[in-house]
Amino acid sequence: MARCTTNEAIALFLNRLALRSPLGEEERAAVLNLPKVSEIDDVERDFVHVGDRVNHACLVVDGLVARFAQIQDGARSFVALHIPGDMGDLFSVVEPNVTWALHALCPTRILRIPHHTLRELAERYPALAMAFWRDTVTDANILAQWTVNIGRKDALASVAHLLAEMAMRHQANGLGNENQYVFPITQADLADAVALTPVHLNRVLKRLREENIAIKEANSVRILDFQRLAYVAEFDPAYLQLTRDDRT
Amino acid sequence: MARCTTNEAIALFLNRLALRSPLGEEERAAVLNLPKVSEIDDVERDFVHVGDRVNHACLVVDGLVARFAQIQDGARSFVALHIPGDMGDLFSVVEPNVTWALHALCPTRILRIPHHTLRELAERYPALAMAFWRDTVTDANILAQWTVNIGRKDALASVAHLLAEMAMRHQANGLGNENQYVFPITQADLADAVALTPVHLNRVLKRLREENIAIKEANSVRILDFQRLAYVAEFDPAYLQLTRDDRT
DNA sequence: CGCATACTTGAAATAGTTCAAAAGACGTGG
DNA sequence: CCACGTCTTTTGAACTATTTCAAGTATGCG
Repeated sequence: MARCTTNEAIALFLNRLALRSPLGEEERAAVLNLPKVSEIDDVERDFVHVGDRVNHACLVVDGLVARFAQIQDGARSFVALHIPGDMGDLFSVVEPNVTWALHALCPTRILRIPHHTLRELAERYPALAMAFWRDTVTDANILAQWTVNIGRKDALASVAHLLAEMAMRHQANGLGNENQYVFPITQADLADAVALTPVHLNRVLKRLREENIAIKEANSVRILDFQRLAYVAEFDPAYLQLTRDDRT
Repeated sequence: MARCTTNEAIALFLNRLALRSPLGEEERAAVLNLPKVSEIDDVERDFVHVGDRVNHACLVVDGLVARFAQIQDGARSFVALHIPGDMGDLFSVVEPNVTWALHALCPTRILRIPHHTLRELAERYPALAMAFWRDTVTDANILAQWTVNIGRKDALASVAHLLAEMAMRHQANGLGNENQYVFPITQADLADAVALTPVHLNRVLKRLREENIAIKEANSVRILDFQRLAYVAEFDPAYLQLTRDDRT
């Protein structure tokens, strides 16, 4: 992804909202003119800690962010991955006490949006309040799917599902296409997203590669056969809510 | 739980909201006077199906409800359990297309609240809009914890965690105390909530029983040693957000 | 009393983990 | 631009938590 400006980043976020929520001109303009946004060009690895109390939400501009929990024996478990255009902790507007840490998985640029500006937008424009709420519901939906993958599918299906999901999400956010996307994540981190060991994840990736289904490279994923990937993953994109519903 | 009236049920829901969100007298009255609520005394087993489009949310009055996905080989995976006082699909107000089915795990009574009345409340009272949003964020938080349990903890810790969580949630909803609560779920269903096989779940329950930690009976759970239960589960109730935060 | 549903137990099989070590990639500084 | 250290990926072999299959015992209900 070419580096983008602050305004372009906010436009990405607006696109994400507008993908799922009907927004008028006024609301769009209000989002694009968000005041007091501060940019951090290369955020530290761990930039939101459990126990913190935050007063801003983070919009990923460039890079990759994980939300995760740390277990006592040192094991980690990811509960979300956020790509450019995602405001991974938008929910913190209503729940500022941090129970899940945020972690940059590669050099990552973010925008910090103060909660009070988001809250003001929500109060002034009910359509935006709904859009924000819907955005967090979508994230919860993705998490529910992760639970299913981790709990009831075998390792191959689980990994395949994540690769397919990330392909669709990149496409939806206007990044890459369904067959190739930037994904600068190590195998160790990827393992924490599907709750496998790095060793086993490596073997699964090898199998996907050898069967010409998908190739995970250092900084990207190339999907050679999306149909077969979706088949082994039992992937149905409905849960991503990629189409807007204006009937409400 | 003694059977309660429609009004008492709505009061339970209001309590749940008020536990986490600051609400004024006006907002409380507005919730208690929700119009056009319809009651279903003994809902059918599967009462919300994938692919449906719903125009009401379901408040559990009595009984137990699971949200779940069905995998191709027939396996199921629960992504939420809802007890009396929970409005399990409140999120459907912003996302009426059903991607997760609802299932009554025992004779269950629900209240159906039309989306448009909830939407009207949210537009009229921003504090309620925030409270609704926050309620769904809490559910997402619980789901995130499930993901961690299923993905990175062993079976004993996973089951212990669920029993501890349900104890706290019952207490928070004003049902039972932290050492005993009504939980009319079969072992097969419980297995789907922690992503284990019924056989293995049975062995884990046996172990918890034999070590005098907790006993799962047909319709209830008795916790003999909450401390030890919490210890083996690595249970920290922070993610349940059981204290209100009025600083926002 | 008999049938259905739920629970319990045993033994064998296996998917995924653990431990260990080698091979490759990558930047940095001499 | 080569040598070195670090981080990441890859592979092998032994191990184990959980599953699978199968059968038996309770429990409840008409």
